[in-house]
Parts: sequence; C-alpha cells; structure tokens
Amino acid sequence: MPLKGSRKQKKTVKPPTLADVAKFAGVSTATVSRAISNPEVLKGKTKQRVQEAIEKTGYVVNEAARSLRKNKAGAILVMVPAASSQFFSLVLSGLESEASKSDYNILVANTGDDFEKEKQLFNYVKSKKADGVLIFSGRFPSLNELVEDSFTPPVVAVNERIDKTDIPTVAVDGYQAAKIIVKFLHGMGHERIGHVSGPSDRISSALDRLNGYRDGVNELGIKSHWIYKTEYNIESGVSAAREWISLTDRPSAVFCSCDEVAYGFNSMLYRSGFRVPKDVSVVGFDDIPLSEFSIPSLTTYHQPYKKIGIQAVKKLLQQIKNPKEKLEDEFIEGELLIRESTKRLEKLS
Amino acid sequence: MPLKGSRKQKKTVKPPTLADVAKFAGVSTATVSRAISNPEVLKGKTKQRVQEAIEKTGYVVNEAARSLRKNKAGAILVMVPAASSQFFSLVLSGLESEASKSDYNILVANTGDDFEKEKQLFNYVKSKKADGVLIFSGRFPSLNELVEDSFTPPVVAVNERIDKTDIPTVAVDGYQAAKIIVKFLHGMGHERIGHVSGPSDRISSALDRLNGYRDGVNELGIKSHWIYKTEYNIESGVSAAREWISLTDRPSAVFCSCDEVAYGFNSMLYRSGFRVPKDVSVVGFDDIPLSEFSIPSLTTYHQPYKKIGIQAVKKLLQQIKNPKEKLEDEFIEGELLIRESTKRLEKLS
DNA sequence: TGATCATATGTAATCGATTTCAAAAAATCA
DNA sequence: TGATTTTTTGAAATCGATTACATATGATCA
Repeated sequence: MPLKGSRKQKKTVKPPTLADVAKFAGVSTATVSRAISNPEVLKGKTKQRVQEAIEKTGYVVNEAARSLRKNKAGAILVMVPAASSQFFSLVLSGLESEASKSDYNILVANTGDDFEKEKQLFNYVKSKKADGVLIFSGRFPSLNELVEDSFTPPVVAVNERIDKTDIPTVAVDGYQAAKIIVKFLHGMGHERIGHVSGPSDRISSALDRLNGYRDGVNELGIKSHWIYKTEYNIESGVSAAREWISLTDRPSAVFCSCDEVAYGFNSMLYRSGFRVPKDVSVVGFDDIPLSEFSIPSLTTYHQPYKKIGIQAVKKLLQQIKNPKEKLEDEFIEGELLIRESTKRLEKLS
Repeated sequence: MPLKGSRKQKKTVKPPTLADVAKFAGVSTATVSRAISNPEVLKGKTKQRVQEAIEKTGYVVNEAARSLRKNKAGAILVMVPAASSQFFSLVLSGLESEASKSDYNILVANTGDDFEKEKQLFNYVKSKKADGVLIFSGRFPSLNELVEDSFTPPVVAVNERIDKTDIPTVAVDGYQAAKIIVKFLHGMGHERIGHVSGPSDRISSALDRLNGYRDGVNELGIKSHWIYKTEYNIESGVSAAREWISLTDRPSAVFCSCDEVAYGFNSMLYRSGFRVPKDVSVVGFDDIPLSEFSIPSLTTYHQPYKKIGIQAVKKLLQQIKNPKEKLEDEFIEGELLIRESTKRLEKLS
C-alpha cells in the first residue's frame, strides 16, 4: 500500500454530499441524484463515472434532506401498549422483514396504555417522522376521537378492530376461533366450560373471544358456566385460578384468553394441588413458542405472528401509497393446536 | 358553535409551516423557532401571541427539516439478531422509556445474524436516520472490521462485549453469575455439574458464562462434568436433553445458558419420563417473566432488563453528546433466584 | 436627558437532496 | 444534409426549520 495515496486523503470533517460526488465525477448534482434513484436512465459512460465517484467518496445519502424534499419519512410507527409483551415481539419480526423490503424502517413507541400518549403519537406522522401508524392497542372507544380530527394519517390496526372508523384491521378472527375452541372442548365431553376473558370493555380482541365463547356455548345448547374478566397477563391467570378453586361447581374446562393467562392459571392450580388436564382442561390463545414445550404443553389457538406482521405492513404501505382508498379488514387463518393441557372428560354416570 | 368560524377555515392542503405561524402571529420565523426551542427567552406578550398562533394553526414541527438543519436524527437504532427473542423485547421496554425522556425514538432493525446486514446498518448513522446504535448481537470477531473504517458512530453494546474495540458494554456480569450458580449448586450437594452453553465462539455472553462455569467448578475442586455447546433457543435445550439422557454418568445438576434452553431441556426430560428436580436440578439464565410460574418454576439468574435498557440508552446518549469521550463498561447487578427446579442432592452413601 | 449596555426581534443564509424547466446533445427521418 | 424529435444533462428553485449576524427596542446609569 503506497503511503502517498493515504496522504492525499485530507481529513474531511464533514461527510461527502451529493455536490461533492458531482464535483468528483464532473457532472451536476441532478445527474448524481438521478443515478441514485433511477440508475437505468443513465448511459454507460456517465453512469460508470458517477458510480465510481460514489464509491471513491464513500457517499451515503442524507435521509433527512431526502425526507424533507420528498415529503416522506421512510418509516412507519408501531404503537404498542406494552413493548415487553411477547406477542408484540413475535409480530415485530414479521413487520420488520416486510418493511425493510420496501426500505421502510420501524419506529417503536410504547403507549403504556396511556391514551394521551397514544394521541400524541399521531404527531409522528404530522411531523414526518413516520408515514403511517401500526396500532396494536386498539382502545376503540378512545381512538374514535382521533378520527374527529381533520387529519387522518394512514393507520392499520393489528389484531384489534377500531370500531366506528375506517381503520382496517389485520387479525385472526377471534370470534370464530373462540367458537372453535368451545366446540372442541364440548366434543371432548365437556359441558361445563368456563372462560377467563381479557379486558373486553377496552380491547376488541378480548371482546371478540368473549362473544365467540358465549355464542359458542349457546349454539351447543349448554350455558355459559363461568366467566372471569381480567387482563392479558400472567398474574391475571393466577387470580383466575384462585377464583376457580373457590367455586363450588367448577368448570371442567377453561378457555383462557391468551397463553400468558393460561400459564398463570396452570401455575396456581398446580401449586394448589390440582393437575392439568386431570382436574381441568385448559386452552390458551396465541401459541407463544414456549407453549409447545411447557409442562403440560398447552392446547392453544395458533396465531401466525409473522404473517400478521407482514400483512399489516403490506396494508399500511398500500394505504400510504393511496390514502383515499378504503381498505378491507383482513382475517388471517389461525389453527387450534391440540396438546397435553386438554383431555377427554370421563363420564361418571 | 358559530358556523362562520368554521367557514373561514380554508381547506389548506398542506400542513402549516413555521412561516405560516409567523405570519399568523405577526412575527418572524426566527421568533417562532425560538419560542419552540427556548420558550423562556420570550417575553410575555410575544410569547403568548406565538403560543396562540401555534395552537390556532395546529402547527407541528417538521422533523425532517429540523433534522437536516441541526444535523441530528433524534433517533437511535437498535440492532437485534432476532427481534422475536423475548429477552430483547423485555429490554426494549426500558430502552423506549429512557429514550423518549430525551425525545429520542427507537428504530428497530433485525440483522438476522447476517453480518453484511449488520455492517450496512451503520449507514443508518451516516445517513442521519439515527444518531447512534445499540447493538444486541455482539458478534465480536466481525464487528472489529467495522472499526477499521474511519467512520465510527456512537455505539453501545447491550449484554455483549465487543472485544478489541472501544465500544462500551452494558450488561450483567455473566462470568461472575455463572460462578455464583455453580457455587450454589455445589452448596446443594451437587458434585457433577453440567453446562449447556450458548454459541461461545460467536457470542461473548455465552463465552463469559462458559468461562465462569469452568473457573467455578475448578475453584471448587470438582471438574467440569459435561458441556454441551449449542444456541440460545428452546430447540437447543431439547437436543441437550437428548444428549443428557444418553450419558452413562449423568450430571446431577445442569446450568443452562438461558431460560429458553432450560425450558427445552426440561420439556424433553419430562416427556422421556425424567422429573425435575428429582432426577436433575436445572438452572436457567435471564428470568423471563414465565420462569416464576412454570412447572416447575425455574431457578435462574435474574437480569434486570429494564435497568439494562435504561443504562444502555443513557450511555449511548452520553456518547452522542460527547463522541470523543471513552466510556467505561457498566455491569448491572443481577440476582440468583432460587425456585423449584433445583433441590438438595441426597447423599446415597 | 443622553450615552451605554443588555435584550428582543428580524433578515437572510444554510442544511443536502430532489425536481422543474430549459438547454444541449444525440438520434431519426425526409 | 438539414429539420425534427427524442434523450441527456445542467442551473436553479424548492422543501421547512435553525441560527449567525444585524438591527431595533428597552433598561440602566451618570
């Protein structure tokens, strides 16, 4: 390596700009800009010279400048109530892979279930930090307010419906899934089926599953046996178990609104001397990766996270491209996975 | 509500700019800009007028323009090998809360453990999409190459050391933690202690835990009994269990390099008729939320995720503010949580 | 009150890429 | 070959906020 070469490199404090590249290649900035965004329009000689100049100077486009000029951010905002939820992180992987295909970035913001913060986050779009919003929380009563505002950014709801708005949803059909679960349990001989519900007053997915459960048992001619309404987390499963234990006429099968709840439920039962599925069959919802390996492994309704993430991004990008078009909701096919936590109820006639 | 008022609102296609606000308030753009970034410098009358104008016009700053002018992105990039890993999502919550305090956003990018992609991601900083990088992967041999480059963005490694670089780390001390685990098991009467290691050739955290395990058993005068090297995931735990079962002289206690591995391990043992902790004591690492509730609950080394996230962001912001300063590594205090998956070994003399 | 200094505000340059419009060059046709 | 169309390329305006510098206003003091 000749030292002379490296000598010549003056320590430029500032990174090279388009103008630097243009000067280096002996063309105008317009040409360089075109070379980058429309490589095919350039003819052989010029193209090569510009290409070379870009490499030699180590040029990287300034996204802030581009963003300002093109009036688009190149990012989408993901609003989550709790970033630490496992379900979110599973979907995130699909989001990221799909977004990066179109050169979009993922911006993550935690709402902490705080409506004021949720509202503010729409400013991300106004301020050109993001071109659209993916919303996981779906606190539907409050989100309505946002739409009153004359400004409606591109939004897609993931796994939740936002009632009374045009916001499209990408989700597994929780209503049908719940029915399928109830029917499965009934088919296994269970007549007393309980449900540990999520926060169905705020979260549409919880409401859907609850309604599916209700209609499911009704259609079977058995009646809703026990409903315990709580949150989507482990602790809620624990308290549900306490309640179950205290019942005089316990359900022989319980459909929990998500896997975490099922784990809390199973844990508390186990520690109180009950055994799953001997004493009670338990079904979850989500199919987090652990559910296949837990003891006992969990019968649960599988949500195809990655696919949900991919479709949500596709829909959002479509809406960003064409803001006027009204998009349909999209239901992703899930699947009931039967594992160890449920068993056929022996008739004791 | 008087209709006249709303009549007057002409449907502006474009959102208001600083200039619009300035015109509305009858001041210059400079004044408005100052009112926003330095509210205290403005005197009563003007301040109020500008404040009002901002509200009336519904002005929101254009971050792209600000970013271009100030030459900072207002975001930090988080590079993860697998966004779906639970550990990541737990730390993310801390990251997000701390970053938002300083008005920074979190940009998430999945590297998929692909070095080329990792390398490219540094362009995020060059291109002003982010002001610094938080790196979770820590593939230390390859990252060295990056530093050869004359351009070194602010970087902090989370939970991994990047050897032979100045990149500071925020992490739990895995070496000491592993020693503590080994000593605990020994104190419970175990002499044959095995270790299911992570990918210690690529990932520093896995290497640290492995070294801690090795030195730990040596210091106790017992010898390393069984080491099974694999990845940080459930399936690896399953194959480790298969191997354990096939051993003639099985360890009575196994330290798994992370909770996921422990779950795969326990699952496979259970399904093969072995019982934890009766047949073998198992220790994990991380303390994911489920570990307190699994059956059996998992003895594991707790990592304070949220704190790790917070400190990592603090350190990165410090480095962004003062790029020349060399920052020290920071070790976060963890804790061994003793639960049901480990028990005292009965001597059968 | 006038001179001096501090504070408040405005003017205009600037950040870097994109893009419109116009001019130059090349290709096509009669 | 000259006229006409098509393709390449360049000059300069533009996106919207920030800020250096200049000016105007007000405060302070002798």
